[in-house]
Amino acid sequence: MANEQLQEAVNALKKTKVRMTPQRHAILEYLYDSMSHPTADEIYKALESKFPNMSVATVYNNLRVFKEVGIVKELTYGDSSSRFDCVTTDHYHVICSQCGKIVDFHYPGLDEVETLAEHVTGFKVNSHRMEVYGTCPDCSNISKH
Amino acid sequence: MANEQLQEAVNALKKTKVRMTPQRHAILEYLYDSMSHPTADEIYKALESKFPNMSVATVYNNLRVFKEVGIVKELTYGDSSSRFDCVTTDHYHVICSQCGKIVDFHYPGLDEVETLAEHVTGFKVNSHRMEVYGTCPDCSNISKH
DNA sequence: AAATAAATTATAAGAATTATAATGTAAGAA
DNA sequence: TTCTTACATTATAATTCTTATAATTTATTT
Repeated sequence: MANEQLQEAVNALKKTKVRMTPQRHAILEYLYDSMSHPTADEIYKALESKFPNMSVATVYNNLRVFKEVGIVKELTYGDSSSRFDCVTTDHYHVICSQCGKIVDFHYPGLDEVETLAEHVTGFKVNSHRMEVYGTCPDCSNISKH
Repeated sequence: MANEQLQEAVNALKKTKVRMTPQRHAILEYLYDSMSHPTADEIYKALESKFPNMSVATVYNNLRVFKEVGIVKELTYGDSSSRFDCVTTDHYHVICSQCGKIVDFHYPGLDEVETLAEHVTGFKVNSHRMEVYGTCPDCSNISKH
């Protein structure tokens, strides 16, 4: 299933002027296989053995390209590294305030919030993002000791 | 009204070990008066004339303190500067993808999302954050030309 | 197979934020 | 009020994430 989505992403890219290079494919593959929310540096390190000469800039460049094409989203966290998330079905993130773990959960898109925001502010709204913060089970257990 | 909230914030700080300094008060005052979402640097520049010797570190230090006490929230935007928002009533933000303008809109807190996230992930959830993205009226008009 | 447009690499630069150490100051105690 | 001390501020340097640049390489088109 991750493979199908990867294929879809590759096809989406072929429709644009974006060329398929080994590095680019590997980054995409890593994003879809890991199903996590890696930072640029995590991706870079993960592919180091396969591409010993790859530059960090390549990772950043490609992530920007993927964002522009709309197949990944960037999750920003202040001065710490951004994380990158494949765009799949409607989901949001729960983030542990202690350890930073990110877990997906599915929830229907909040269309009514978008609509209200449009009416109230006059913006032409096209998307939204939500993060829920709390303490993960692991960190809850630790604090009990 | 901004004044009352400022007073409340000052009182909240007095209950902790946090001392009230002129710089600290000025930063708080700016946050509550401006009712915008300034960056650390904007605050720094705004208070430059009043405190010619103030250090940027002071602004950052205080914003961190305010966050810890829970009177401001940090809004993060990748590698560009964070913005800081006074915690007042339940509201979310609409952000213009073209010019970056941020506008508040009120909406009841999405408690049901938090509850669902708790059940599904086992996290102990305590807050959430949502941003809606679109194009502001100004930028919509420009693109029509 | 040659041409060209795009991608990669290596490196340097930029910007936001934090750490450090010395100095200054708020607030409670004497 | 003055003294004390723990907390704040300042100035500067360091760190970290990300982007820009220029030279080289490579994918696609002709």
